[in-house]
Amino acid sequence: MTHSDALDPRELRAWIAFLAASHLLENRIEQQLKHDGGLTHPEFEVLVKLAMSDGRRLRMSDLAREVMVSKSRLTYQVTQLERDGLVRRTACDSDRRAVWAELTDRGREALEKVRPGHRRVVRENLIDLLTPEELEVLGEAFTRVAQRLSG
Amino acid sequence: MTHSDALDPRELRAWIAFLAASHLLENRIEQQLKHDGGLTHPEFEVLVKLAMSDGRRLRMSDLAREVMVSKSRLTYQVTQLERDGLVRRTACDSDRRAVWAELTDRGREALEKVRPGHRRVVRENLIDLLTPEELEVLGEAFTRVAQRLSG
DNA sequence: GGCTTGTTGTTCAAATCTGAACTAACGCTA
DNA sequence: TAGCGTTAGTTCAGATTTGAACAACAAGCC
Repeated sequence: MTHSDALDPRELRAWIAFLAASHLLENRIEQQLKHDGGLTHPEFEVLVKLAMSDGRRLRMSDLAREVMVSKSRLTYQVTQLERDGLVRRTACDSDRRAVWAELTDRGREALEKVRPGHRRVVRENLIDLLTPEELEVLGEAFTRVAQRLSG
Repeated sequence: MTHSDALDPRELRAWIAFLAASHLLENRIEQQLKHDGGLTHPEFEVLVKLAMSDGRRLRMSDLAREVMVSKSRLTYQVTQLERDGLVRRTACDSDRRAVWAELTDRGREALEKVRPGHRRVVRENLIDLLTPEELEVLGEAFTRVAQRLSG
């Protein structure tokens, strides 16, 4: 190894700040989504991914990968969303094991309803606190981190 | 407002990357802690905060604030840690409502056992992927974010 | 003292999450 | 087409989390 394990003060500061900011941001986001639309963050992420997808639908396993959630957790979340009429399950013709999760019109409406507030939270508590340079650095660095943890 | 709500491509990229990296890093950390010492991440954070504190103990409400967790959640976590002998609850003389959560020797051992692996995970998947400059930016930026969300 | 307001920590039921089965179907190979 | 290893999604039991309600105490005020 090229470094000793222990983190020096700079590294520690960055790590602590990252942890704290993540926690706080997550809490704030949960609060807004619940308040504005009765959604949890994972539910919101499911709706977003579906809205972005071709035909507003994804197969369960692809959706699980997209939102980085276990299969069983996704099953539960989609069941909840289906109960509320925001998502619909559909059979997949080409693979009879597979299931489409499809965004309904009500799901789209629910998403649009919370989105402005969500964007505002992200903007006011992260984006607008960063200079363009910092934003660039952050985007690059975390892309690298995500890549490493995916490979 | 100074900006329209929608995120431009740079902003979106940074946000998406941050979300993905957070998720993946969190999963990785959970995995290591569970594997090396049967701890969850919140449990680990509780132990760390206690270990850092004067007399290796904190009152429940202070501990909850430190780890940014709800009171009831902390009650549960500390109960689990106490069952495993890693933490001990003690009465507080100066305030009979209050409860000290105190790290036991076994708790310290458990912490030291998982810490090297934990540090390695943080290092290999975050710290060592960043240049010193990036690290500095990250520390500053997230300190700002945390400050804003705390105030 | 007696009153009021705020704090501390726990409890409880309901909601959510985890991970290990499990069923069904796929795709390949012989 | 029968067999075999893999994949998709669900189910289930147990663990954890949430949030509101509660009991006990503190702190100040009259």
